[in-house]
Amino acid sequence: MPYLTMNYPKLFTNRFANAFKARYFAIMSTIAEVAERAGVSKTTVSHVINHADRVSKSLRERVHRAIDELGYAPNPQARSLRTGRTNIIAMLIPDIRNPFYPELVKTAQSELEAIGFDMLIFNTDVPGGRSQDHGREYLSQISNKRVDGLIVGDFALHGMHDALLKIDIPSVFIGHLPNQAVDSVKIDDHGGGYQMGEYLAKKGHRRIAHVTGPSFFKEAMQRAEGFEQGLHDYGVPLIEGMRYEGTYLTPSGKDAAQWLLARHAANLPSAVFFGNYLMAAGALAEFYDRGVRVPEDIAVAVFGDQPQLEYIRPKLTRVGNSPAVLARRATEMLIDRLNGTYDAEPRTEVVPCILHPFDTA
Amino acid sequence: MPYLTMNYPKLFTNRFANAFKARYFAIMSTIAEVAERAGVSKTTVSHVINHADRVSKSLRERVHRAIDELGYAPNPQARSLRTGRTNIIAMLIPDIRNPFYPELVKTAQSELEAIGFDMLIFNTDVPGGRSQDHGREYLSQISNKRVDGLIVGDFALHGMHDALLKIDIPSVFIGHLPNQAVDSVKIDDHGGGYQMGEYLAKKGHRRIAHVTGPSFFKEAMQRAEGFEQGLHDYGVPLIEGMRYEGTYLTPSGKDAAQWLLARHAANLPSAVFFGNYLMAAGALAEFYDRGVRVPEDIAVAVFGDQPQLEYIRPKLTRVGNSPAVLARRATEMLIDRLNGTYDAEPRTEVVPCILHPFDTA
DNA sequence: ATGCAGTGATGAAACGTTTCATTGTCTTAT
DNA sequence: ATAAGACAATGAAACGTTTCATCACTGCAT
Repeated sequence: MPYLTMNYPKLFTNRFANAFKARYFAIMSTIAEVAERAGVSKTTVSHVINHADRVSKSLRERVHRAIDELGYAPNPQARSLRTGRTNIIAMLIPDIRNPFYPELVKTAQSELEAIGFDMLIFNTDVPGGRSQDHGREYLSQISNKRVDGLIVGDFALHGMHDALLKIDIPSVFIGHLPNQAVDSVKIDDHGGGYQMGEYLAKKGHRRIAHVTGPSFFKEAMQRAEGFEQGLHDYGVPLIEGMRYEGTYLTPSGKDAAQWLLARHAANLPSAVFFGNYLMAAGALAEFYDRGVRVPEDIAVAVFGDQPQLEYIRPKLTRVGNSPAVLARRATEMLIDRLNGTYDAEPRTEVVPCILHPFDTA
Repeated sequence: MPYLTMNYPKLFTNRFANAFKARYFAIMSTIAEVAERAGVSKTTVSHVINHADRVSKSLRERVHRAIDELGYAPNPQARSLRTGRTNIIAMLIPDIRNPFYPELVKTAQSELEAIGFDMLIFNTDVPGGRSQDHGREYLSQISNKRVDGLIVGDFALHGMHDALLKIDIPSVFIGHLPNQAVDSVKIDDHGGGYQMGEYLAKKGHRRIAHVTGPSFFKEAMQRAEGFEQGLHDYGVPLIEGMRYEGTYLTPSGKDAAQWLLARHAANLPSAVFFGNYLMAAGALAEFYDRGVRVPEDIAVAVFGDQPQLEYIRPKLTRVGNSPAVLARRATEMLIDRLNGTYDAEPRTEVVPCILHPFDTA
């Protein structure tokens, strides 16, 4: 378990306790020095910084001059200790290498940075497979870090949503949150699936395979149900043995393609719908390697939309919405909590999906 | 300039100064409560946590029991205020959405997390184009945030390397750092380019185009020079008008492809080498859209290697090394600085490149 | 003249730690 | 028997802020 100091809650040891402080000491001026230079009290300096209106114009200018001359900047730790606020937001995601997240992170970070928050990012995925427990573990540790707020990216908790019930800081969950423990924004999984079902049906496809996310993710099932509903409503009968449950990760897309080619070798479906991009990518690679042409031999559609798909060829027919949209709304909701603009029951918002027909279906 | 509160160094205003603290107050126990419960002094509790050997076994156990019962965890801000250490490392990168960086970030983060450091990530790229200044700006702000160390990802400073000269905390630069201001790890740009030149020459290519990064990046030029040297050493003459200077970003790869198809419409080069993956991706999309087949019509090779390339088809012939390797070495060097294992002159390390021939060349 | 409200400035306390210097006790060497 | 260490435990100071309560002063209405 190299990814997390598992016994941290008990041990808190400073590994480098005395090693380095002697060497690097940034000489920073304090509020006291500023006060002395400006010939005022520390209180006045503090007021200039935090409540400018409480101090007269002349003193304010003197203080500002002293601040500039000394290159003073407040010590954030001292400030945090006193105020109880850190100006740090934590973000929990499963793995930044999953192409869904960079966009999500970047957007949230830009928004938060603009109003003075820094961002701590935690990747909950660990190689060993004990990721579920890790989500919990992280969450409990995050309280100890005293951040001001928390954004939990989808799947970071690996389905352990109850862990959010114990959270005591403003939090927003991005994704489907069954227990409504905190505010959340989700994409319209059912609606997106439905749109794609309708689209493929109208395109004339009749034998359609379907690679879903893990069945213990409610949203994966909503995508699937929406999709099948869409097919059904537009006259496509459901056929047994056309559904494959994947993991949402790339290798499982490859597996799905192999399954498809083995199971339906004699009579390949005319189209296949993937629950997310990573699985589609894995499958496309496998199709390519096996000489299966897309869309000539099989049409491919995918749930999800990310800017990097713009340069993937053939262009994937897809339904979804940008992670940026989710992130933007999530930070808004978080800010509402932080400044008290909203303080009622946790709310859930749903972002609509947009269907983009491109080359592959 | 929504990405950064430009006047922060002067104003430090707490926007939500009084709004939210009343609402959310995590009730956390303090060291004093633990001390009282265990019937010892605060000092003893502190020693149990930080210098376990200084306290007797019996008391140590009493204290641990009290800690468990109260669910105590030390307040990191108070601790930082006293010790001057924050246990936070900052990482500066241009844009997490560039596929080079997620791997870099994740690796560094895992390594640092294992020894108790959190990570603050800053993206220096801003849409408006004033990114150079932003790199500087960020750097100066980072000192004010009192982090313990800093990892600067390549291009985060957009070439303004002199800004590192003023940094007074342990830092490692990932990439080519001409001024040796701090420790650095770089990839063997010249050697990698050379290998690819040699490879393409041996493959029999004679008319070879070449899309480089911006000429003001020393490393982009090293790749180019290495490449041309490799070609030359293996008997390929340099031809005028075969070199295109790109930006390292995707759209410029597209531009390069258009340039190639226009400039050499009559007689397309048999191969083209791209200075990084993003440009290759842009070009491949353009080739696809224009019906140019790879590698039949033109072979494509690229500098760089990232895990996500594993699932890209056709598989790109490439030379480079994983960002994880760079990140791992960078964190090691940083840790050496932090605990004083190394405290001599800044050192520069070079990571070798590995050439992988795949489908495209 | 007296009281009262408002404005501007300040001293002191508090946030929760770590660490320095001190004290007391127990061993061991003289 | 006593001095000298080693060992355990502690009180108090310090880190750099913000904020509470206080105070002095001015102007205005009584």
